[in-house]
Amino acid sequence: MILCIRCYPSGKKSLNLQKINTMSQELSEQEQIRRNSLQELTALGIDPYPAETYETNVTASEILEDYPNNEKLFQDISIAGRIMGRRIMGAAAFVELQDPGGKIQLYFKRDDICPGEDKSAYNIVFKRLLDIGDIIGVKGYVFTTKMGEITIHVKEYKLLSKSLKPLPVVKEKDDKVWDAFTDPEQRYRQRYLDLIVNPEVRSTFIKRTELVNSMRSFLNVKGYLEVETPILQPLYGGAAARPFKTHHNSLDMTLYLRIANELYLKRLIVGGYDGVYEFSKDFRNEGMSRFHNPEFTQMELYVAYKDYEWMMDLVEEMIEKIAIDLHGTTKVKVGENIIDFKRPWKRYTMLGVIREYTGIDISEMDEAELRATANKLEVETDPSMGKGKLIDEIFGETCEAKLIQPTFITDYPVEMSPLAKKHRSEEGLVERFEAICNGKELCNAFSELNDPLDQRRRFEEQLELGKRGDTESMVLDEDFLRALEYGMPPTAGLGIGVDRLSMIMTDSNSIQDVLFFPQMRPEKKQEVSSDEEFIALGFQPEWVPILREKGFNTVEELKQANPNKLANDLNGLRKKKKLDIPALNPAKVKEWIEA
RNA sequence: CUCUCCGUAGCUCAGCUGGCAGAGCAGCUGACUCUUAAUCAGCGGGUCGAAGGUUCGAGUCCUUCCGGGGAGACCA
Repeated sequence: MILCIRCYPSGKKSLNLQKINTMSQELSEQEQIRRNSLQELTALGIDPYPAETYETNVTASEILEDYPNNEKLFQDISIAGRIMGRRIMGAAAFVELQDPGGKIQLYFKRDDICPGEDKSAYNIVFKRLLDIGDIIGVKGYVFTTKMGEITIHVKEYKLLSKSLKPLPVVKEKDDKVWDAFTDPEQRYRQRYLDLIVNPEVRSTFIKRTELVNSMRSFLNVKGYLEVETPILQPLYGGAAARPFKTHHNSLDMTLYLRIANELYLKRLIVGGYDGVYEFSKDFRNEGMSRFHNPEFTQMELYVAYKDYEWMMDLVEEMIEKIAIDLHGTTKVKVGENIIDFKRPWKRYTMLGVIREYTGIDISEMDEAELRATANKLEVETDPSMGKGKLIDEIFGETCEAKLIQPTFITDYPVEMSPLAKKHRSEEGLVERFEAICNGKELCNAFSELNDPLDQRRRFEEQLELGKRGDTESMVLDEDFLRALEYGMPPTAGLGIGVDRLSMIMTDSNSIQDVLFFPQMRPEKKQEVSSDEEFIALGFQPEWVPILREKGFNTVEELKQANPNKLANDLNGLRKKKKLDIPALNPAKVKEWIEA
C-alpha cells in the first residue's frame, strides 16, 4: 500500500476538481473537495458507505459517567459516532466524537493506527480524507490525558459514512459558544442539522417524548384505553375552528382533516368503554404564530360516570406527575417565571376572575350591556359575537395573560360551549373548566353534555351563529346525536394541548421549538433547466456551460434574449476561452430560441 | 393581514455620509507525538435574497417582490 502514497502526492489534488464539477454547477469548493475525497477513498478500496453492522459496546455518556469511578473499565471498547472536531498535531491527533448521548474525545496516534511500514491509514485516510461530519466507528481503550480529559485511545477505526456537506462548526469551552448555528429558518428547515450541532435541541425533543410517555403511563395505570379514531372525517366537529378540506376519489366526496376527535371518543363511551383516550394529531386551517401550528397534538380523555370537578383533580395530579417525572420537582422555570405545579391549583369561576381583575360584575348583563362593557375595557368586538363570545373576549383580554401559576377557570357561558353540560346550579353557565398557565390555555374540559335533545338545540344555535358570519361555528352531526339518543353515561372529558404543555415543560418560547418539522412556506428553489433542455434547442453540449456562465439558468430566460446579441456574446466567449467548437450562426440561434 | 427588524463566504458576523467585497472559525498546502475555541506559516473561497430604478459608480439610497424573526390581528 505504500504505492498509494505515491499515487497521491501532495499538491496534486486540485487536478481532479474539474471532472467532478461537471455533475453540477452548484457545488461549493468545500463540497467538491469532499466529493474528491470520496473518490480517493473508493480508489483506495475503502467503502465510504459500508453495509454491514458496526458492533458497538458502549456509549459516550456511559464512559464519561462510569470511568471516573473505576479506571479498570472500558479497556476494550467499540463505539461509533460523528466527527465534530479535530485537532491534528503531526503524528497524533484528537477528535471530538458525538454519539446520541454526548461527545467524547478520541486520541489517534499514527504508530498505533499504522503499526507497520504503511502509514497511509493515518497520513492519507485519517488526516486528509476524513472530515468533520463523517461518521466513524473506533475500537480502543479509555484513558485520561495529561490535561485530565477522559479520552479513547484509538487502536483501529473504520469509516461508516462519508459526509459530503460541510457542517456548521460550533465551538465551545467553559459554557461559552462560538459560531452557534442560530438562524431559525435554517434550524427549522434543516432540523437534522439543528439536532447535530445543538445538543439542547436533542434534549428538548427527548423531554417531549418523556412527557408523552409520562402522560400515557399515568392514563394506562388508571385503566383507560388508548384508542385511534378517524383523521379523515366526512363532518368535522368537536371544536370551533376552520378545517382543512380534502377529497376522496373513489367515493367522490369531500373529507375534512379532523379538528378534534371529541365526537368519536364520546361515541366509544356510548359503546360501553368507561375510559378512552387518544393522542390526536389535529388540523386547523388558521394562521401560524409562536403558539399555533396548522397541525398540532392534543390528548383527549373521556371517563364515564365522572364530572368536571373530578376531572380537575385528575389534571392536577397528572400534570404534577409529569413535572416530577421530567424535572424531579414540581417547580419548572419558564422564561422569567418559576411555575409550581404542586397541587392544589387555584380555582376561579370565569365571572369571578373577571370581577377580580376588572372590578366589574358582568353576571347579570345582557348582550348589549356586555358589548358596552367590552368597549369600555377596550376589548374589540364585532357584530357576529354572541353573549358567550363577548364574555370570552373580556376574559381573554383582561385576565388570561395575568395568570402565570396554574389556575383553573370554571363555569363558562353556555353560548360558547355547545358540547358541555348545563351547570347543575348556575343558570346560563356550563360545567366547563380550562387550566391556564403562563398566560395561556393548557387544557379544556367539561362535564359532557349527554342530553340528546339539549345537544340538538345547541347544534342548532351554532348553525344560527354560522348564519351570523361565524366561520368557526360547529356543524350538526346527526350520527353523533343518534348515538346520544341511545344514552351516554354522565362523562367527564378533557382536551390537553401536548405542544403547549411541551413548551412549558421545556421552557421553549415558540411552538416551533417543540415540533421537529414546523410548518414553513415552501423553499423557493432557483429554477434551472437541465443540460438536455438546452441541447434540445439545438446547442451543442459544449455550449451549455457557456450559457450558464452567461447567466442563463433556464430555457425561458434564453428565449427572452435578443438572438443577435446572444450569438455575438457567446462567440465572444468562445474566442476568449479559445474553445474548439464551431462558432454560432446568429440566424440559427434566432431559429432555435424562437422555435 | 398590519407594523417592525433582518437576509453579505460552509457557520457567526463587520462593511461609515455611495468609491477595488472583509474578519474569525471551517476548508486547502505545509510544520508539529497528550491537544482542547490547539498553535504557527501560506493559499483558495462571494449571483452581497431577487428584479427594477437613481448615479460616472450601489452591499450601501429608492421601489417592488421572495424568505425569515419579533410584535399585533385573526385564532386556541
